Amino acid sequence: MDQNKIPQATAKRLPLYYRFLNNLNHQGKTRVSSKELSEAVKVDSATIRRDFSYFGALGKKGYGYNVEYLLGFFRKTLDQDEVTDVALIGVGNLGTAFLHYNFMKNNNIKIQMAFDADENKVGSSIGGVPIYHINDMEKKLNGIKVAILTIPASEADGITDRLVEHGIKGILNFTPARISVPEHIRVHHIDLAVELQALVYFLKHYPLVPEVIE
Amino acid sequence: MDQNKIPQATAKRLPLYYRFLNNLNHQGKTRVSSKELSEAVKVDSATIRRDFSYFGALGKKGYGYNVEYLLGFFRKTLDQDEVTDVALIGVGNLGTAFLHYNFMKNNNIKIQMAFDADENKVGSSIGGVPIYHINDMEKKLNGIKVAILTIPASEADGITDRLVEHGIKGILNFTPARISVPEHIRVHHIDLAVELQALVYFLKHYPLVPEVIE
DNA sequence: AAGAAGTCGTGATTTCCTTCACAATTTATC
DNA sequence: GATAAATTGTGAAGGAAATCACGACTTCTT
Ligand SMILES: NC(=O)c1ccc[n+]([C@@H]2O[C@H](COP(=O)([O-])OP(=O)(O)OC[C@H]3O[C@@H](n4cnc5c(N)ncnc54)[C@H](O)[C@@H]3O)[C@@H](O)[C@H]2O)c1
Ligand SMILES: NC(=O)c1ccc[n+]([C@@H]2O[C@H](COP(=O)([O-])OP(=O)(O)OC[C@H]3O[C@@H](n4cnc5c(N)ncnc54)[C@H](O)[C@@H]3O)[C@@H](O)[C@H]2O)c1
Repeated sequence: MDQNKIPQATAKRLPLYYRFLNNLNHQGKTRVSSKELSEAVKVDSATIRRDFSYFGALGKKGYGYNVEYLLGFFRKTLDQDEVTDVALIGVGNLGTAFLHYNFMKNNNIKIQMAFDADENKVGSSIGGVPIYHINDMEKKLNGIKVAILTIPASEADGITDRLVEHGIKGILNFTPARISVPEHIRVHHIDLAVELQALVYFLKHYPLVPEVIE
Repeated sequence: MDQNKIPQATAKRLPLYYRFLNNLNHQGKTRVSSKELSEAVKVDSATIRRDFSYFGALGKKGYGYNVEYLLGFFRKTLDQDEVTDVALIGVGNLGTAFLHYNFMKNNNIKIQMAFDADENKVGSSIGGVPIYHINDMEKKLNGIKVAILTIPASEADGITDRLVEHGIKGILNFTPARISVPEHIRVHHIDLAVELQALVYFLKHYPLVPEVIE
């Protein structure tokens, strides 16, 4: 597969398409056009067709796309056939919320274990996920390649180094710290305070016209 | 102010710069170069200089930027001088986590009230934020222009319509639903499951070389 | 005071992504 | 079975953002 050429922007939209196709399938719909899809996921229909085209000709002219076929295709492409195991570090406010959430429902992802420094939390479990002591992280992690970071920013660098040392491949970082990792490790930042402030900034500086007369 | 020309990508980085400058200031640093900044926030130094240049010549050649001056400038630009009030809808796992977080620390943003449909939650308060019944939303909202949505996806459309009707300007949407709003309202989506799955996809399909020999 | 080193601001270039627009093809209709 | 309608896949154009690269200026060193 030469999927190396798929634009990053496209790759980020795939899970969205997948989830919506899943919904359609459950509703019993068998075909869908890029136009319908566009209205549902709020992505331009040309962009959707372009995105799909990177994977070959998945549709039929004059017809659209077969839901079941497309779904099957994306399931393979997104590796939805095998479960991806994830570890969560830091069982605080955010971490606890994630542990209660079932990522298996739409995505084939499972938080298998969590770690914390707080002795009161260690030994218990939340949402069926066992919580271990952070000192035992290396012992427990085993083959897990993806970690979610929900610890205080001050702890981010230290824990990141340990994760890297242990051979982690990807980190979803919710701390405000911009962590440093070797080039072969992928970090996605989700900075909630920044997102909120950026929204506020846009509202104040990019006033949108209330009525668009065409 | 002709800040309408500031690229969106730049606008999204401003809160990040702001936070880091704040840190520097607390550390007592008085000057900083785009190179130093670059290493800290992991943004190319040319990009940083370009970003700053949209606001005029804020630095000095051969010297760098004066931390205090830059900080003051951004504080004004980001409207950090006045508090932005926000409402949170849906006091579940995620919503509760946000209520415990203090957005006043780095950002001048305050969740002033929360709404839920669950009678058991209504009347209490979390992190000092009062929780009202969703039926009373319009009565309580008053002048609030920004809402955080942390309700089940199935409720998203209905609540969004009510928010729009009431005159909301911006929504930070954590539900997987792609909500529809009139053009003059700004919606930012944060889709945690999609983020996680996109990370997994990148790991499998964009293998990065473990060692870069130069 | 002169030369070296550091750093900004920005024109030019490159990269990446989105959107337009239409030929090709299929499906639907009469 | 012919005509109309729908819809894809994609070349080409357009746009936004990142990066290069360097002249101009400041500060540091001796
Ligand atoms: N909660 C929010 O709404 C929110 C918003 C924006 C950013 N954040 C960021 O997300 C991160 C987590 O936020 P939170 O509100 O869940 O914080 P929290 O303080 O509630 O949770 C942090 C958890 O990490 C644990 N911990 C501390 N040091 C540790 C270590 N060395 N190893 C393992 N565990 C350790 C603590 O025991 C605690 O359970 C923070 O960096 C915060 O800045 C949170
Ligand atoms: N928790 C996570 O980690 C996570 C991950 C990915 C996506 N999400 C999404 O975020 C959203 C919230 O997730 P959660 O885990 O906090 O859910 P949750 O079920 O814990 O919380 C939802 C809250 O909304 C309230 N609610 C229900 N209907 C309402 C209405 N009409 N008006 C006001 N309040 C109402 C409920 O009483 C509940 O308190 C969901 O859409 C979920 O899909 C959550």
